[in-house]
Amino acid sequence: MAGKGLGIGQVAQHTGLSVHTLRLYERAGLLAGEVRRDASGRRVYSEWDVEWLTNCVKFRTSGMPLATISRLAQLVREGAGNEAERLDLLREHQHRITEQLAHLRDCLDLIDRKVDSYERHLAAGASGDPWQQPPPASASPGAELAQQVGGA
Amino acid sequence: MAGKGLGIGQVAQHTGLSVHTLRLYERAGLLAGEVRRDASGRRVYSEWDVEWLTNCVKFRTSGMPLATISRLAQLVREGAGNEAERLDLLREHQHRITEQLAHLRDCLDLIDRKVDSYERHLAAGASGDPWQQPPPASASPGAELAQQVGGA
DNA sequence: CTAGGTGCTGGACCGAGGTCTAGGTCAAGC
DNA sequence: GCTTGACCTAGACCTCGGTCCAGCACCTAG
Repeated sequence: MAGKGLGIGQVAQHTGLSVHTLRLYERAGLLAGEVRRDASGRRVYSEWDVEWLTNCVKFRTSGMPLATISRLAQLVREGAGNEAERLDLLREHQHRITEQLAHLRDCLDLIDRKVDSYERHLAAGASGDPWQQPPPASASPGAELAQQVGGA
Repeated sequence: MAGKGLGIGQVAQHTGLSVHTLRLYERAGLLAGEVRRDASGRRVYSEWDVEWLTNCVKFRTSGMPLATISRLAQLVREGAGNEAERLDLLREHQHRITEQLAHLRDCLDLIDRKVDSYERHLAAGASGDPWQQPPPASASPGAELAQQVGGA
């Protein structure tokens, strides 16, 4: 309803970016479609701009570099005819997110196991330090303590 | 079998970090447990060190800042008694990973939809540009074209 | 003896992404 | 008229994580 044009401050609130960052993004060419200006030179963002920015934020926070977003924006700015290249960029990012997801799950797994181990450790009253290096057994090569280091 | 002590180069290969980065990590205090040195001052990493580093890499690549890893390393270095704080750090990170996973899934969702839309668009021979701003309808405030912008 | 390989240190440098400052314009409200 | 607040620009600055360099030490092989 409100409609037609938000100021940079409003857009900042809306997107979670700072006004600084909004201007940075503009300079960096992340915006598909020129931002209009009012009579006195202030930015006026359309609904569409805000939607675009919202997407940018998602791209960004999922690891797409500014340069890539900028490229994508450029393609969109140039209009129809380059959809294949846009698709390429998107698919590439899609792929990287998928990998990242797998990687994070893997890391989470490790953390989960550590957390678990510490929880059990604490619940059971301290005994041996889980996750401790083999104590400074200075002289002895000590293979006898390499038990649960990785598994703790 | 190989056992007892790897050089920095080997550890680099093993962990995927550069030797530069390994030294950086050491300076930054990421290593729980002093790295031993051989007679001529070269680092000698134990199996345990390498395992620790491997974990560090996972922490790092899942977004834990060096400072936090360093803190954790410090706690481990200080030995038993601070398990609760270690657990805190781990749980915090666990939480952030979980959030990050959710966030990434959300972003992936967006990307998936875009990719989909472009695929259909391309398969069907170009018609309208999905994901295009309302064309420069200069004079008309034009609410009539705000259809599938976000959903494209 | 000399070279090649590997390592050491300290410090400079880099790129990415943000953040902040200085100095100014403009419009509304008292 | 004056203040306040939102905005403008250009450019400096910051953090983080990492890379690279110079200059040196050491070891081993030819």
